[in-house]
Amino acid sequence: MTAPVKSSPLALTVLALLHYKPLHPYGIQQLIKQWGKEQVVNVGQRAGLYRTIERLHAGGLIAVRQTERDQQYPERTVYEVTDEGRAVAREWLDQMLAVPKGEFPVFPAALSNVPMLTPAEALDVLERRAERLAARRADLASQLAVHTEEGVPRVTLIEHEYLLAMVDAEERWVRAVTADLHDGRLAWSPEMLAAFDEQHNSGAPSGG
Amino acid sequence: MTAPVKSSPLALTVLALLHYKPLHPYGIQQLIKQWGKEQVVNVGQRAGLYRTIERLHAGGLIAVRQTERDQQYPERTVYEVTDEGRAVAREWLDQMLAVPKGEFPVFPAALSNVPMLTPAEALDVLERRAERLAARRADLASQLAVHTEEGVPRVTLIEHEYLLAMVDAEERWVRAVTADLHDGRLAWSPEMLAAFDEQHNSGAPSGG
DNA sequence: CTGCATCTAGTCGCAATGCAACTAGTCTCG
DNA sequence: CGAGACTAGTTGCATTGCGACTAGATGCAG
Repeated sequence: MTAPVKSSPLALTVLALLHYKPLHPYGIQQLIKQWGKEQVVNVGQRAGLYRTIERLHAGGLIAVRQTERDQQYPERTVYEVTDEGRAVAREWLDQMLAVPKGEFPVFPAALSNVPMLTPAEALDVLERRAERLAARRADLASQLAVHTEEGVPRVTLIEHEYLLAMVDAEERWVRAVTADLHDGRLAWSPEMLAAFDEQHNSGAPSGG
Repeated sequence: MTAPVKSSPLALTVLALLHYKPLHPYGIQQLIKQWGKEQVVNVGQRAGLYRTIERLHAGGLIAVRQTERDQQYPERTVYEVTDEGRAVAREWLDQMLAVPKGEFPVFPAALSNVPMLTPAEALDVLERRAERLAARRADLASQLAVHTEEGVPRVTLIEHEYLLAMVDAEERWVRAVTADLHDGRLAWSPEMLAAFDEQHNSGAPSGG
C-alpha cells in the first residue's frame, strides 16, 4: 500500500469538484475561480494544482478517464474520482471541520513583538491594518450581498460568511487596541519592561 | 549583495530575542517556550529553528559572537544581532503588523465543501469543533488570567489577547451556524443544489 | 555496576508548498 | 505580418513541516 495521501485545502477541493463530474486540470481551476473559491484554496499559481493532481493520482484517489484532444489545445487529461477518493474526501472533510488545526499565521507572531515599538508607533501600524481589514470586510460583504441577491443557496456561501465573521472580529479587536493605545489604557516603556524583566531574572521578549 | 532574507514568524522572533541579548540556538528555544510564544511561532521541531538561524546568519542579520564550551554540552555558538538585523526586524515588524497577509487556513476551505454533507452530518462535526474551540478558549483565558495576576505587563500578552479574541469569535460563529442547522434556518438537499446548478449550467462545488 | 530508558542538543532527509520564470501554441489588433 | 497578450502546462528553487537519527549525559532498576 502506498503512503496515505496528505490532505490539503486544494486536494480536498479537487476531489470535491471531481466528485461532481470528471474534469481536466484547467477546468478545475476555472471552476474554482468561477465559484469564488480562490479566496480559500490558493490556486493562484497553477504549479500547486498540477502537483496536487499528480499526488492524488499516484495515491489512487483519482484516475484518468480519458485524454481528449481538441486541436488548438494541448492534450487534456480528464480525471475522475475513484471510490477510494470519495471515501478519503469524506474523512478529510470530517477531520478538517471537526478539529481546529494549530496553524501559525504571521499576525499574532508579529504582535508578540509589539513591545519593540513605542506605543505611538504601534498605534500607527495598527491603524493602517484596521483600514485594510475594513476594505477587505467591505469587499467580502458586497460579494455576499451580490450572490445572495442572485439566489445562490446560503450553504454554498458559508465559507464567505466565515471569512467575513473573522475579518470583522479581527478589525474590531484591532480597533479596540488602537483605542486603548490612543488614550493610554495600553502603554509601556523600555524602563517598565526592563524592570519587569529583572524581577524575573531571565531574558525577555521585549525589545531592549 | 546577497538576496534579501525572507521574513517569517520565527525569523522575526529570533531577531527580537537576540536584540535583547546574545544567545545560542537552544537558549532561544528555551526563551520562546518560557514566554509562551510556542503558541505563535512553531518552534516545536528544532530543525526549523536551526535553519532559520543559518539563514539569518547567511544574510548578515546576525553574527557569531563567541563559541562557548561547557564540558558536558556540545559546542554552543552564541549569536548576536547586527545593525542590519535590527533595521530589518523593524521593517518586517511594520509590514507584518500593518498588512494582513492572505493566508489559506484549512477550515474555510473545508467549509466550502460542506454541501457534500447532509445538514445533520454538518451539525455533528461542527458541534465537535465548537467543543474543541471552547476548550482552547478556556485554556487561553486561564493563561491570560494567571499572567495578569502575576503582574505581567499587558503589552507582552497582547498576542494572547488576540488569539483569545479570534478563538472566541470563531466559536461564536460556529455555534450560530449549528443553531441555524439545528432548527432549519440553514438547510439544503442534493436536489436543491442540483436545481441551482442547472440554472447556472456549469459544474458546481456541491457534492453530487 | 551494567544495561536501558530518557533528556539535551543538534542534524538529516523528504515531501509539500509558495512563488516566479519559462515554454509553446493561439488569438488579437494594428 | 508582427508585437503583445492570453492559455495551458512545466520547471526550478527556497522554504516549511515533520519525523527520524546521532551522540553524549543522566538516571534508575535489576
